[in-house]
Amino acid sequence: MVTIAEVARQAGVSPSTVSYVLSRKRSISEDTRRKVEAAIDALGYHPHAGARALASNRSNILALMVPLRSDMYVPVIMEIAMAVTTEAREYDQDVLLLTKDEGTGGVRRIAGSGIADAIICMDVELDDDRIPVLRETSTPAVLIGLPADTDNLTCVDLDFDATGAACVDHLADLGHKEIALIGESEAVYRRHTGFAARTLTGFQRRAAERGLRAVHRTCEGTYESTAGVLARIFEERPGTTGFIVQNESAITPLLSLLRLSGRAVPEDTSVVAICPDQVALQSSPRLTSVSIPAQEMGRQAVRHAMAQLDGNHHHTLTLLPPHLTTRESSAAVAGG
Amino acid sequence: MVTIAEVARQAGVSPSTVSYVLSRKRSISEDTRRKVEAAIDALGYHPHAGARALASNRSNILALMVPLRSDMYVPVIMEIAMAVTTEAREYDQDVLLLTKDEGTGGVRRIAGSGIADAIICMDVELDDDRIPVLRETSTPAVLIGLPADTDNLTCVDLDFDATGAACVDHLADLGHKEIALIGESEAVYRRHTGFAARTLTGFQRRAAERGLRAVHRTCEGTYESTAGVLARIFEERPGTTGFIVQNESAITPLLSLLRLSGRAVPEDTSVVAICPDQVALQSSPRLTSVSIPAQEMGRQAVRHAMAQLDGNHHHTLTLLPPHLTTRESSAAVAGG
DNA sequence: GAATGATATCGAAGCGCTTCGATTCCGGTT
DNA sequence: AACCGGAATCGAAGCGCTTCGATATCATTC
Repeated sequence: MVTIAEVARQAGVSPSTVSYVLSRKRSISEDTRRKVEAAIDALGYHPHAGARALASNRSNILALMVPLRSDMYVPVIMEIAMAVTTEAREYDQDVLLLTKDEGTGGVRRIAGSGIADAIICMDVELDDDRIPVLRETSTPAVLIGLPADTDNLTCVDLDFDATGAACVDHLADLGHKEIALIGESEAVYRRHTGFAARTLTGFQRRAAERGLRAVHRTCEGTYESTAGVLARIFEERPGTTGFIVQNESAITPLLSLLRLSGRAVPEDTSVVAICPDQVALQSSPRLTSVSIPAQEMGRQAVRHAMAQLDGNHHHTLTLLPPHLTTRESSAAVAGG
Repeated sequence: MVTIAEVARQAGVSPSTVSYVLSRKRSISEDTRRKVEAAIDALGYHPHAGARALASNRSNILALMVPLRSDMYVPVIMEIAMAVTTEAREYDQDVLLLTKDEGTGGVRRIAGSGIADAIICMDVELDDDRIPVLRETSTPAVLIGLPADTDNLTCVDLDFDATGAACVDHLADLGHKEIALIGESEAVYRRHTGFAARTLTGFQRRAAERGLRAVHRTCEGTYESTAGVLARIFEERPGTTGFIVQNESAITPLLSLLRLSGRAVPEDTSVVAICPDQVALQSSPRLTSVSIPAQEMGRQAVRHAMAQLDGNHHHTLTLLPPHLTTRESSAAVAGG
C-alpha cells in the first residue's frame, strides 16, 4: 500500500502539497505539480478510500437501490444500473449496489455509516416507506420514479402522462377514431409506482381533446387474461382499430390474438407499445413504441445526486419527454 | 453523525469496549454488552465505514465487475449480481458495482485504494487481461467463468463439459442416434469465455462413448444463419432427430424453421437448450434445458471470496454440476 | 526600500475507528 | 496471607488522508 507520505517523499514535498495537487483546492506551481504527478505515476499511488472518506467526510460513493427480483423490466433495470455506474465514474464516484429488500434498514445503514454520499432509489412506490427515512436522516437522494408526495424530493422519471398522450396523438394522426389502452394488472394501479395511473390520465385527456372514443382495460398479462380483455373490448366497441399496450407480457398474446381473429397488423389494426426498445424490436411485426429511456434516467439521476452534493438543492421533478418511434405495427386506418 | 465515543459515554464505558462488543474479539461481560447494545439502539449508531476501513484495513466491501453491455444473457448477469449482493450481506459485506470497461485500470484502482477487500469478476475471457493485474497486485479475487490458465486462481462456473455430456445422455436415453449441436458464433469459440469450447468437448466425448453420430455447427443466431446451418445439417445427416442449442438467439429461429419444414417438436425432433430457465419457459413448446445456475454461481463466488479473506487460500475451481430439466421439447424418437 | 498582497508550501491537528499493551479485579492456589 | 492467572476493561497510539492556519517567497506599489 503506497501512501501519500511516500509520494510526498519521492516528490520532495510535504503530504499536504500532494493532497492539494490532487484536490486542486489550492494553487500549486506548475513545477511542483509535475513532480508530484510523476511520483504518483511512478509509485502507482491511489488514495486510500477509507482515509479519504474519514478526513473529508465524503466517500465518493453513490448507493443504488434496485429491486431484488422484478421479473418485469429486468433489462431496463440493468440498463439504468449500468448508466448510473458509468455516469458516476465521470464524477469520480463509485456505485454501491443495494437491494430494495434491505428496505428502510438499508437506508438507515447507508445514512448512518457514511458509506455513501447519496442514495439513488429505483422502483419507487406511490407511498414508499423509504421516503420518510430519507427525509428524517436528510440523506441526499434521487428517486427514479414518482411517489405520491414529492415535496422536497428529487425525482427522475419518464413523463408517463405525456407518454399516454403521445400514443393517442400518434393513433389520432393516423385517422383512428376508436382506441383502447391495455394496461397493467389492477394491482399495479393501486399499490405500485403510479406510472400506470399517470399514463391513463394522459391517455384519457388527450383522447377527449382529440375527440376519440377511448376505453381502458387492466390486464394480467397472461394469454387467457389478454383474450378476455380483447373480447370485451371488441364486444363493446367493435370499431376499435387502435391499441396502446403498457404491459410487456401482454404484447405477445395481443399480437397472436389479433392475428387469430383475422385482424392484420398494421393493415386493420394498429398497435403502439410502451416498452423498452429491445422488446419492440423483438416482436413481429416490430412495434411502434414509446421507449423507456433507461440510460437517460440513470444519467440524470447521477447528475441530480451530484448537484445535491454540491449544494445545489434544486429538488426538481425531472420528467423526461417521451419519444415515439414509428415501426411496423401502426398505419393509417383503412380508408382513412 | 453518532460516533463510538457517544455510544461509549451513553453506556458508561470506554470506546474500545464498544468496539470489542461489536467485533467480539475480546470477551465482554454480559452486563456491559447489554448496556452497550442498548446505547447503540438508542442512538441509532452505525460505525463510520471509512474510519473502520482505515483502522482495520478492511472495507467490508466486495467489488463486482460486470460486463457493461452484453445483449446476451442480461437476465443471467442480473441474477448473478443480485445473488452476490444478497449473499454478501450475509457476511456483512456491501457490493461495489464496476463495469468491465474500466478494465485493468479499474482493477488497479480497487486494489490500490483499498476500497474493496476482494474482486469478483464476471464475463471472464480465455486470456483475460485483468488476470495478470490480479496476480501482480495479489488482490483476493474470484472469477465467474474459466480462463485458459487457472493457476492460483479461484473460479466458479457451470461445468459446461458435463453440460454437453448431459444433453447427449438425455437424447441418447430417448433413443436418438443422430444429433447436432448448434452453438455460438465462430468468434465466441476463439476469443471468448471458453464455455462454448468446453460444451463442445463434452458433447463430442459423450456422443462417441454412447455411439451416436454427432455434428457441431457454429451459428450467428440470426434467422438466416440458423436456416443455413439447419439446411446443411439435414443435407449431410438427414437422419438427425436431436438438437442441442447453445445460443439464445438461435432458439426461436430454430423452432420456427423446424415447424416450417414439417418436423414436429417433440414428435419428430427433440430440442434441448442450454439457457436460463426463463428463456426455456417462454418458448413454445417449453424447452427441455440445462439451466444456467446464476444464483448458485453468485453465492459461491461470495463464499470463496470470504474464504480467501479469512485466509483459507484454497484456490479451487468450482464447477457446478448441470441440471437438465425435461420439458415439452424432447421425447423418445419415433418408433424407438 | 519598506509595506503590501498574492502565491506557494509546510506542519499539525483531527476525522472515528481498531488494537495492543497495561491495569484492575476477581476467585482459586499454595 | 501472599500469589497467580484469567476475565473484563481502559487508554493511547496510529491507520492515511484533508484542511486550516502559519510561514516563506516574491513581485508590486508608493
